[in-house]
Amino acid sequence: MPELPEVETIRRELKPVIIGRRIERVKVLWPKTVAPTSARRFQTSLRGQTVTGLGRRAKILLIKLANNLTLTIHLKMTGQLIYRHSEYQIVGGHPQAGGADNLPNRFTRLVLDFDNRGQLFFNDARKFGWSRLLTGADQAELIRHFGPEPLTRDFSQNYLAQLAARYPRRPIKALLLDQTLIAGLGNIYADESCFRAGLQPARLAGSLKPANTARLHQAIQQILKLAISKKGTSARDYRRPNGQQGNFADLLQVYGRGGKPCLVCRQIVIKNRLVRRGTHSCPRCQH
DNA sequence: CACTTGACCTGTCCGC
DNA sequence: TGCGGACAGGTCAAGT
Repeated sequence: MPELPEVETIRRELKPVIIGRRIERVKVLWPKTVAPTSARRFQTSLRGQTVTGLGRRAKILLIKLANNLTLTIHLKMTGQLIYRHSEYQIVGGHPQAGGADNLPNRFTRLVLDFDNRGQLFFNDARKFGWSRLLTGADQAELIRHFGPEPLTRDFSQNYLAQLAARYPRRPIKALLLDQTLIAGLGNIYADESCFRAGLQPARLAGSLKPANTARLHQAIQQILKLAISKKGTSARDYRRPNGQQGNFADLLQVYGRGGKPCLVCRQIVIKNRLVRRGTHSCPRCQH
């Protein structure tokens, strides 16, 4: 489930290999991936464009083009972006990873061919992911739609405290997952942030004291920075552009550890459902 | 307005 | 071996 650290890793690793490259050919293998634009219109709009930069907003990758359009990609749950070139090392092993098997495979929805014979494959087993070409006005709207980026100054202790005060009856996990309030957290990092902050995900935001919001703020930033430094979490399908897994899964404290002993206190980690998500927490470390 | 549910999708795993 | 069902969760539209 690519969240902020995964998309940021993809952005950083893809940037040096596709920046300055011209898109020579676009193959749309699953038209719904580029809907509502038709596959043909998508292809003709993209062909011949040169990549001038790579950005990210929340969980969306922004591929900036020379004509001031931006190609946006959302990987949702199972999306992958795999880059291949004869001089770019690929590591395989996973059936969806674009490693040992040939690409495109049965999960490939979109392929971009570059002028240096490099290829970018957008694979997505569940077809939730999408790619759209945005004009300047559309970009501005996309930027506005999301809350502050949690690793910038816009996301301050004070901002988080104000959020909690504004939504006192919502569980803190609901606030963390709301993209219009905070951009880029998903299920994994919401649970991990709550654990690091010593707070139950179900705890109502209105019950947080200033020390709690301060600790939660710090936990979110520390977890995201650490996850980026480890190139993200390959819980299932996520892969880096070279096919390798991220390394943060080894450092998860509660996510995916329901029924296992807490790594801090040995109490059994509880898994239940909260805001329709599998939610993991330690009954002893979190209050 | 605040909050919840359904829909979009399919691979994987489990019990029978 | 095959099959039904549960489960995974990001996001938006629709419902309460």
